[in-house]
This record gives sequence, structure tokens and C-alpha cells, in this order.
Amino acid sequence: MSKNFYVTTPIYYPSAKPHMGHAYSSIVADFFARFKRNDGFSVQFLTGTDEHGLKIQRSAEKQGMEPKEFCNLISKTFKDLSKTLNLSNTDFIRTTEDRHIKSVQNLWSLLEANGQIYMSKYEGWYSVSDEAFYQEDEIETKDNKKYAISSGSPVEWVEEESFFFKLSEWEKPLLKFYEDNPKFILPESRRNEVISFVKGGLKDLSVSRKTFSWGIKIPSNDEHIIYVWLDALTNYISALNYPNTNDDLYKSFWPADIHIIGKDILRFHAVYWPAFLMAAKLQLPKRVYGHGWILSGDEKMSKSKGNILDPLEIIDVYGLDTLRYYLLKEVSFGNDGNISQDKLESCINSDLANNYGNLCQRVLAFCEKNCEFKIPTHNFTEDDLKILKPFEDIDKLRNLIDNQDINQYMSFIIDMLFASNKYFNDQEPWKKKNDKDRLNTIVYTALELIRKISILLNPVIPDTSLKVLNIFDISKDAFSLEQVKDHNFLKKDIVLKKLEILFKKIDK
RNA sequence: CGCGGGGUGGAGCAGCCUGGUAGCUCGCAAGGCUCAUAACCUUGAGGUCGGCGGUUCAAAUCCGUCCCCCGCAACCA
Repeated sequence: MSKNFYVTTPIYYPSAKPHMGHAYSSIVADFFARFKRNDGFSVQFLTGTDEHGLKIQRSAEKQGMEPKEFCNLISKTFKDLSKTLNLSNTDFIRTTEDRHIKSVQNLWSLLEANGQIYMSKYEGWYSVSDEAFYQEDEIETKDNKKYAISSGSPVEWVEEESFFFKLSEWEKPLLKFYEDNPKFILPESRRNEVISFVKGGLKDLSVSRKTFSWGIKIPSNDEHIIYVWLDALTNYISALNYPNTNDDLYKSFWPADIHIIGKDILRFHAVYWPAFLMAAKLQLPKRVYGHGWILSGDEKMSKSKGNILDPLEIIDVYGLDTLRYYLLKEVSFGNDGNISQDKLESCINSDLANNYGNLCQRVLAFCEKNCEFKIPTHNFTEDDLKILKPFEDIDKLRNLIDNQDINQYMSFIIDMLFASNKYFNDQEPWKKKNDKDRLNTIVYTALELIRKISILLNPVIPDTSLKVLNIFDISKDAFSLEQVKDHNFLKKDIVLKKLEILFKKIDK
């Protein structure tokens, strides 16, 4: 059985600086990558930047820079973000890299050779300021001039020579593919959306532009550059050394296990991307997960509302792990979620400080005073085995993760945290000072609980969980999900290490 | 008839697909414990599950209809 796992984030369009949405996609993808790695998988985890297109070209011009120079600059802020978020990505791709350009041109030639591309004319009402084409019914006439109804901006009739991709031919095959692979698009509500979109009919897709130059040239015609989405989507295989399909990376990791994306770019990933791949006779990714948006309070974050929460600022004030924990636990994965300082603070206080942090603290302090700060002996009773039992079924957890049920996974952990605190409370080791054997066993069990929970929390809060595992002298690559099952993992007499306060409570 | 998401105790959410005692976290009240970051544990108060109608022995859950909120409307996670 192949123990390989390939997860991707979208490649980010660096026309503006990173925001919470970027952070969210990345953190979620990182969570899956880390979980799988802890479970013994060889993991390929890709993120990067999407650097072509008119917007970039213009932003660069505004700054008086060459596009490439401009991209170097902005791409770096995204690379920095992945460090700040403690992403465990194995690669960072830029669409301006040679390996990608080569890959896209190759895919293009393949599509052309397969008769999937033809030359025609793109025509329609075009708004320069919106950078968008409008249908006849989307424009209105005022004073003999045409305007887009939605934006009110003036439109002009534009005819442009363009290459088209025969997307319409793939309508039926796509529908069949969705049918045969009911979990290709998740969550289900998004899948329904896509299916009804495709059933509504697909038109051939314009896949080249000649009005601007910042992009990848079509091998057979250097007047045209390749449509940004055909360019961008290909990154997922460029990073595996496509077009060399005999390459080890490609053979091991394609098709991808999951593309993590935001719901706004679902169509490109769930319709165009599979169509391109089918047309090129390449394998399709196994899953596309379109998550929701992170709202600020109840509103969409926007500059005009001034309610933007900058991930970097939050991390600066509250720390990274708290943000990671919040986003993974508090947001119902697949739906829109929201974040506010107030909610983040209560989450830190109740879940992280009072529940997890305090559990570690009370058990260790007790162990220090009563067991010389060493792993004590143990002799389990029914009570102990009962509290440990839920950790035996890690297949259940694997299953949750394979279905991207992050929230159930988190609630298992939280249930166990409550149960552990209750266990320590109910066993009252402080009243067992004359029964050393029992006292030791209670402490041992509590330490085991902390160890198990910390391993489960590792994909969520990697730094903090490592601090805790460290007290048992368990280091970065020295633990696995499998070890969660083992109730006798901790070896007697190992001297524990001091643990600082994990999460300070925030005064509100 | 544009598309989608949502309306569940004070707040935030789960449950709805596969009908059958309404669940979780926070907050609040009372009690317990004292190992711990005034943390932890127990109990309790608080909901006619947006309105109306239907199906059913039984509906938050299925069907119909209406009201309200929020996004999106092809290149912004």
C-alpha cells in the first residue's frame, strides 16, 4: 500500500499582501500534511505564488518595476508568510520559474496535439476598469453609451483573436466523473453547485490573450500568452517535475490526494482543471475541498469597513499556535467562519490555558511534589483503562481526517481534555498519599493522557505540543500517531523536564 | 422566478441527508475540591429549533409556502 500523500494550497496571487484567507488555506493544508506525516506517510505539501496576468503587470508598472522584479518582491512576502505560519511545505513554486513554464508549455502542446485547442475570435462588451467581458443582458444603454449594469462602468465592443479550449466536449465526461467519484468535490453542497453549473452547459473557454504580455508564451505562436488559470492550475504537476511523467516525484504523488482551496475558486479546480487533465489524458486529482471564508465578526473583511484582521498582527500579539488552534477548531470546516479578537481571546483562555495548559501544569506540579518528577510505576485499574480506552481506536481518527472532518477530530481531542481533567479530579491523588502505588498509577495515567493528547494536537499546534512532548524527552521526529494506542509507552524513572506556562490567560 | 449559505436557550455553533426523549462551548447561579494558570469537578436556571400549512403514530429533521439576514453573480483564500 502506498503511504504517499500529496496536499496543495492554492498558489496565491500576489497583487496584494497576504490576508487571513491565505493564512487559513495554508494552515488547513499544513494540518493535513502534518497529520499524515505523523501517521507515517511520505508527504508532499506544495504552496506558492501565481505571478502572471494583467493585474500583476499593471501593479508592477505602477511601481515603476519590471514584472519579474515586482514578483520577486511580493512572492517573498508569501514565502515569509509560510515561515511565519510554520508551514511544513516541502516545496514552494512560483509560476515564473523555468520548471513551471516548461510544464505549462508542454501541457499546452499536448492539448493542441490532442485536438483540444482551436483558433477563433473572442468578442463581447468589455470593461477596461472591471477587466471583464459582459453578456448582452448585463449591459445597459444610457445617452447612447453602453455601461455594465453591475458596476456602472463604460464598456466597449472588443473583438480579439484567441485560442479556445474545447471545454464543451467535456461536459458529459465531467458529469460522469462527478457521478463515479462522489467525494471528488467536498463539501457536498459545493459539489451540487458545480454539478448544476456543468449541467447548465459549458461553453468553450478562451485560453489565450494577446492584449498584454506578462505570461507564458504559446509555443506555436508568440503573439499569444496562455490564460492565467491554465497557467496557474498546472503548478500542481509542475512541482512534481511534469512533463517528465516517469519522474519519481510524479509517479509517487500524482494524482494529488487533495487540493485545498477557497470556495471562490472552486469552478476552476472542479471544472476547468479536471477538463484540462482529461483532455491531456492525465490522471485527475482525488479530491478538491472548497472551504468557506473567514469573516470578521459577521461581515466580510474589507478595507472600506476597516475590519480587517491581519494574520501577521494577530500572530504578533497572540502567537501562532493560538491562531492555528482557533481557525481549525472554531471554524466549521467547509462553512464560512468568523474571527474576532474577543472570540480568539475566549478560545485561548478556556481551551488552551484552562483546559490543555492547566492539565499539563497540575499533573506535572503534582508529579514533581510526589514522584520526584520522574515517570512513576503503574498498575492500571479499571478506572485507568477506561479513560485510556478511547485512544485505542485511532482508525476512527484516520477516518475523520480522510474525510476532512476537522471539527470532529478537534472535538474528540477536547472531549479527551475534559475527561482527563475530570479523571484527575475524581481520582483525587492528593488524598492517596498513603497509597503510593495508587498515587503513582494515577500520575502515570495522567501523564500518558497528556502524551497522547499532545501527539493528537501536534498537527494543530506544532510548537506547543512539542514543548509538552519534550518533557518526556520525545523530540520532533520521534513520535507517531501509532504510539497513541500504546498505554505503556512512558518508561519508568525517566526524569521529566520543567514545563513553562503554555498559554498565558488574557485579561479581558 | 439569477445562484448559494444561514435563521436552534444571553452569545457562538452541532444536529437536519438515514424522522422517535433538543446537544456542545462560552456566559450565568449554587455547591464541591485544593494538585493546578482564581484554574478543575458536579448540579441547576434558560429554547413552542424564523412564521404558517401539510405528510406521519411521531418533525428541528421530510414536503409546500412566506418572512428576515449574509455572501456571490466567471478570473479576490
